[in-house]
Amino acid sequence: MLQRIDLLSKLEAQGIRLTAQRRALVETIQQTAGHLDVASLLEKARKRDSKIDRATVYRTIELLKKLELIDELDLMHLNGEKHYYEVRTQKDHLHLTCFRCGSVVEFTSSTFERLKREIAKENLFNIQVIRLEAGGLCQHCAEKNEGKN
Amino acid sequence: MLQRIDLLSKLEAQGIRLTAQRRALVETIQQTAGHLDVASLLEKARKRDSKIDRATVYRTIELLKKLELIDELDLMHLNGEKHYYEVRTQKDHLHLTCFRCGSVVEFTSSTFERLKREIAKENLFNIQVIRLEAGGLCQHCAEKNEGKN
DNA sequence: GTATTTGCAAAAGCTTTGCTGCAAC
DNA sequence: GTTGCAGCAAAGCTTTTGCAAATAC
Repeated sequence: MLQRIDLLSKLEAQGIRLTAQRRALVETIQQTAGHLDVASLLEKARKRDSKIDRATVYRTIELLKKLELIDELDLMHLNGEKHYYEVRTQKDHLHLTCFRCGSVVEFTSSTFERLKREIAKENLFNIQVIRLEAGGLCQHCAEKNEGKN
Repeated sequence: MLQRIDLLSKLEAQGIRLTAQRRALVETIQQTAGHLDVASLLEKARKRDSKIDRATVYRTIELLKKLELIDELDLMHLNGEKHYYEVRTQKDHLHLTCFRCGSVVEFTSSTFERLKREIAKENLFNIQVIRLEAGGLCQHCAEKNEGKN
């Protein structure tokens, strides 16, 4: 499993104090393994504090994105235009979304790391966020996919 | 410059007949160098046929996406949640968006091609669409960026 | 007491859809 | 005369915003 950063300690290291609601949101994000959309995050966080509002969720996500502690994904817009969020990992990784079954596979690769170094060096570009997503058919669905799209 | 496919001949090769409006839209997309959002595409296409409706634009884009003739981009949501479209190129490429000046640099790399082969082989994943976007600071803006975010 | 956050509701932005009439083959 | 497309308007989904009340320091 990919090593995810610890949000609370990073926030503390930056001297950022959290309100109770934001702490509940951060803890919910930290403790969720997969890819969270706003509606799911709100629902889960409300189990800790039923008063949390959608606007607070968006505002907290904005903060965490700005601090580069979470990443925003589209997952190929498989389920509409909403975004998904995940805790940053030590190594960047890419997401493979199956258009048929909706499964998402994560994948780290030294080639990806090399590509990032090339981007920085050849384009003299200072990467803050990088997002590599692919859509297609996972192995299982490709096998079932004889003749039919 | 990256070699873009020819939409009309690909469509013809697939036996797809276009209405006059769809042809106008396809030609507009083909002739536009950069990254088109729906509003810009509509505006440009209306110079050919002022009756074109937004719904027709969306329906035509949907068709071209399904046929894998155009790609959809987010460009790091620099200007809201809208999508951008571009004609498929012979080689996939990645997009570097500068958060400060909004410039978009495209970049092909044999390392990216290698990465795609690894994805297919190591994950047994059949890639239909791949999208690699990065956000950060371009060289010019990074240099101006002493001390300020 | 000042600054920041919350709650609520409304608005905004972009995309999709229903349906009627129209055009193509 | 079936089938698919266009036109229009409304609805849909997600995200953002304005502002008054509440909270934190």
